Amino acid sequence: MKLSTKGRYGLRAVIDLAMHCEDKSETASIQSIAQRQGISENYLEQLMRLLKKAGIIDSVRGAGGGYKLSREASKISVGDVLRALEGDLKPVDCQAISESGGCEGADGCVTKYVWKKMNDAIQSAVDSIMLDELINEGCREKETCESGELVCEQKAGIKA
Amino acid sequence: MKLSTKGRYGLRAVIDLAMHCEDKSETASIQSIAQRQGISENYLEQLMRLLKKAGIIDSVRGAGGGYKLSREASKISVGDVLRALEGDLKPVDCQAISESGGCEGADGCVTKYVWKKMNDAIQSAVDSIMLDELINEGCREKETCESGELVCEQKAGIKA
DNA sequence: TTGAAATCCGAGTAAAAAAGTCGGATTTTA
DNA sequence: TAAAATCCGACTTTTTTACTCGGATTTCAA
Repeated sequence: MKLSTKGRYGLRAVIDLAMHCEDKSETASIQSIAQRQGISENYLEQLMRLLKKAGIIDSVRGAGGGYKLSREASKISVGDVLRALEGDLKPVDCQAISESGGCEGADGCVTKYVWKKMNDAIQSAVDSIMLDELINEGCREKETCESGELVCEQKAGIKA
Repeated sequence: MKLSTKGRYGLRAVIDLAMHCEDKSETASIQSIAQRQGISENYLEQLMRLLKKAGIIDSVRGAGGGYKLSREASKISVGDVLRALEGDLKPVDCQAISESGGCEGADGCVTKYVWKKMNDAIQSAVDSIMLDELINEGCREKETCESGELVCEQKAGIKA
């Protein structure tokens, strides 16, 4: 029941992107994001592919190109990002979670009530957080957290 | 972000146990549980070890022995069982989830708000369900679900 | 007292998934 | 035309999962 590095790295990458491309015409390259976030470029490229396929980011090819969010940070939820990277965030593969009728095997029946409740809790948690909230949250913690500070300075640098 | 078979099989095993040892002096053997639930005996034994170590079940050694719940089904939460089998159910290993101070690395800071919210949602979901609720829930679904029916017949058989 | 039925225990193994790598094709700018 | 970037599929390594196994110990019952 752990998120993989796809979800963790990918979410950071998207937030990084949001912070560095606020004016919408700018893009950020894989290289720059990977450097700032300390992630392998080759691996990050895979993640960006997934995010693009899911319609969360857009790309600009060629020299000087890169990526940017496909829409405003306030319109992208953490759930959108994590599901693009991790697949559905369901704790078990169980039809009963989504459908109401389908039930097969001993597993589905006695325990499906659990899986459904867990799933609902997870989905509503991640869907309730928008990227812009995270960015603001990060900045409010400046004084207690060095790396938060770092991120905020970066953001301020772009904004100024 | 999927539960492993440990959590899935183990929860079923515990529910099975609850249904077959209602009078508290009875025990159920690994063999019988494994057969009813369609799980490998050898593997189930591993899971029972974990559940015992966590104080959820008690064992009686020797011929005629087996396992039983260490306390009433209404006093054991799904969270107790799943954590015994899967480890903490935290979506990421992040100190910020439990502690308030500790923060290191870029990951913890911007995204810890997400991990904390996810974690809280998961824990409260699994901690809010007690085993006896599941058993009752399973029985109420008799008409729509064959395997639910099976379970309930088994339970009725023991009770009668 | 002996044998069968059960839990206990540590170690080993095979398969699957995660994490990361690589080589090269294509596109675009300068 | 060279450099900088995305794009793409396939490959490899590492880690985790999902078992399996052999034997030790305990207990009951014949």
